[in-house]
Amino acid sequence: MNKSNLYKGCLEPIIMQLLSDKGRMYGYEITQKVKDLTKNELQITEGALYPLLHRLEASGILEVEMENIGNRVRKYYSLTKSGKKQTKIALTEIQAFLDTLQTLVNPKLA
Amino acid sequence: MNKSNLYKGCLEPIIMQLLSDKGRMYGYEITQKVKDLTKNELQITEGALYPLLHRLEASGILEVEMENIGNRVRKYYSLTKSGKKQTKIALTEIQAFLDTLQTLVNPKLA
DNA sequence: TTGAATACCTAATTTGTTTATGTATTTAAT
DNA sequence: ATTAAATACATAAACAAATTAGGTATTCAA
Repeated sequence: MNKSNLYKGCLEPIIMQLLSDKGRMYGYEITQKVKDLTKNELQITEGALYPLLHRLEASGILEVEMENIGNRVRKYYSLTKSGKKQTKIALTEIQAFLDTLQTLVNPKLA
Repeated sequence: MNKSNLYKGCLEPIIMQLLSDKGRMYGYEITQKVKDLTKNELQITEGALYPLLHRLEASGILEVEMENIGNRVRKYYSLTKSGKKQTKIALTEIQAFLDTLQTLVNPKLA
C-alpha cells in the first residue's frame, strides 16, 4: 500500500489476512465472514470485492479453484506462494498505518 | 463517517483532532505538524488539504481568521461550537473504525 | 542571486469505492 | 406448490477523496 494513501486499499490487506488465516475462501463467504467478525460494522460490497479478487488473481497473489456445489459454481481463492510473501508485507504496512492513525487521532494513547 | 466506507475520510477527523488539540492552525502548519507527528510517514498533500478546509468551513465546522504576517496572508482555522460537537462524534467513529480494522488485520490482538 | 521553504490555491486525473443491475440456484416459509 | 430470501457469481455507471501537476507570491538561507 502506498503510504501516502491516507485511506484507500484497506480491503486488500483484510482479504489477504483472511485467506492467510483460513487457507481458502470464496467471495460470498468473505463478505459474510467480515460481516460476522465486525458485528455488522463492515459490509463488504460485492462491487468492491469481486473486481478486487480478479485483480489479485491477475497479479499472481491469489489462485482460484472452481468447485461445483450442486448445480452452482463456487470459486475458492487462496494465496499463492508469492501472495503469502506479499501478505506479510501488506500486513506490516497496514499495521504501521493503523498505528500512525491511532496516534494522530488519539495522541493520549501514544 | 459512513461506516460502510471502508477507507475514506481519515483526513477529516485527523484535522479536526489537531484543531481540537491546538485551538487554531493554518493549512501549511497542519501539513508540517502531521509530517512531524508521523515521522514523515504521512504527507498530507495540499491538493487534499485546502479543498477539505474549504468544505469544512462551508459546512460550518470550521471558521477562519485571516492574519497578516509581513506581506503574506495566513488563514487560521479553528473549530466552531458545532464543529467541536461534530469532532467528538467523528473521533468516536474513527476510533471504532480503527478498532474494527485492527481486529480484522490482526485477530490475535482481539 | 538564487534555491528552498513558507503559504496559499485549483483543475485534471486516478483510484477504490458504492449503487444499481443482472443471472441463476438453493433454501425456507406460507 | 409458490414465493421470498439467501446463496453465489458478475459488471457498469456514478461518486468521492485522494494524487498529480500546475500556478502565484513572499521570506529566508546559502
